[in-house]
Amino acid sequence: METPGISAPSVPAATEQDEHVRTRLLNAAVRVFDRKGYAAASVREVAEMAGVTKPAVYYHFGSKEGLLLAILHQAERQLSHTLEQADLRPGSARERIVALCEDVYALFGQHVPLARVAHAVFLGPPDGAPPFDVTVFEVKFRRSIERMVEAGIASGEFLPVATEDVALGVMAMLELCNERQLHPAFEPVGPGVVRRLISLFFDGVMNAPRG
Amino acid sequence: METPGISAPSVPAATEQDEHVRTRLLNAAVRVFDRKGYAAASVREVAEMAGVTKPAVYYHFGSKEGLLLAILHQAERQLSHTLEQADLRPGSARERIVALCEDVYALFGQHVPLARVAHAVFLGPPDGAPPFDVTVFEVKFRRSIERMVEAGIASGEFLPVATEDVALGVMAMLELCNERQLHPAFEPVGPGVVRRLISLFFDGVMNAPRG
DNA sequence: GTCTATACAATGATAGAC
DNA sequence: GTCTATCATTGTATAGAC
Repeated sequence: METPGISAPSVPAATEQDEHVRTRLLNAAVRVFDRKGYAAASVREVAEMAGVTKPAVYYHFGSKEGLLLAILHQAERQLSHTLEQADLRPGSARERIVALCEDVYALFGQHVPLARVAHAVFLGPPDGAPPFDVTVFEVKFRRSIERMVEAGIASGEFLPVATEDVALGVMAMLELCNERQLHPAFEPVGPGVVRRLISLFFDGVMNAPRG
Repeated sequence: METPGISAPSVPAATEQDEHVRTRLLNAAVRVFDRKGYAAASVREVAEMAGVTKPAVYYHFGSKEGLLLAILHQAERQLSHTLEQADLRPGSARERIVALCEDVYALFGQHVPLARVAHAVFLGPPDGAPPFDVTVFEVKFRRSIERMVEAGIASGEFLPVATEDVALGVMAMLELCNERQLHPAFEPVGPGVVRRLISLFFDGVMNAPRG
């Protein structure tokens, strides 16, 4: 499937087959941690799936923990990026909140194994994973929603309800959708569920007559 | 703290110190699985915390998996019991739904370590735990809510909205509250959150003027 | 029923050659 | 940077005494 261009040996092509070992190890670790869980996964299996041997893992990441931490930092960067983009979006408060949730939902859907690993660390046993502040994204996300809600209240778009409860309700809807998107035992929910559920929730918040 | 009654040696007192080995092992396993995670927990640690030795575990439960399955069946029985009670409760649809969610929330709060272990198995890696149909309770719970919603629609208490979406929204609120009750990184939410959040959600569903 | 002692496999991690 | 070979530890599970 590759276009065999004129050979340029001084510029090694970055094909998927010839990725850097670091990247191959990260991708393999996500797959193995996702299937076996971090504690039950073995460094040997990760190395084999990446096509290298065990010492390569310890050379690049120092330990099994270092491998997981690299994965988590990668996830954190992607989430923070999505969050920062949403803060700059124009539109009504309601539409901005829905759009942010749809963005996060889409991001999770594009990186299901990575999201599952991060989710497992977030909810997993305290002793099972290395210390990693998993609440930083939750706090950032809640603050973003709360700012949007406050703007909506100030503009008269929302009723003067409890800002914190509205943020929790929105997060609840998004988390439910993500859970059902990530967990293999659930039948997949349609693409419009996020918008539908949050709209259902908002129709008790909007300061406007129904219809 | 025990009342030293007249000695009755033929009836051994069921003090907490003198529980049956089976029960002590179950309680210890919940604590260890909760802290370390099922995969990382060792049978030796469970046995030591129960005050017995390793072979006692294999005598009573056959294997480490059998120990976990006994724990999960115990949790399943408690949840099914709460669900069956809620189906018989009288009152309006809205109040019955809120009461059911408060019951489940209280049940989780009374058995936090057990709930965390069950939650971890539910969301954990597919290869990490033995096969156990964790969706059975989720389906039962959703059907209960859906029946209540349909009754509310039929009686005119609710607007003719999508029953499935309402059930999902209610479950989302309950799950968020339970997550924050179970996860040590979250500051505890107050006792009225379940009712408050679900009420906030319902105020967009009720077929009645606001106020 | 519960113990001591042990079999046996697998793990995370390292040393040192190349 | 990546390999081969190896170490010390820990895991589940069992055999057999009592």
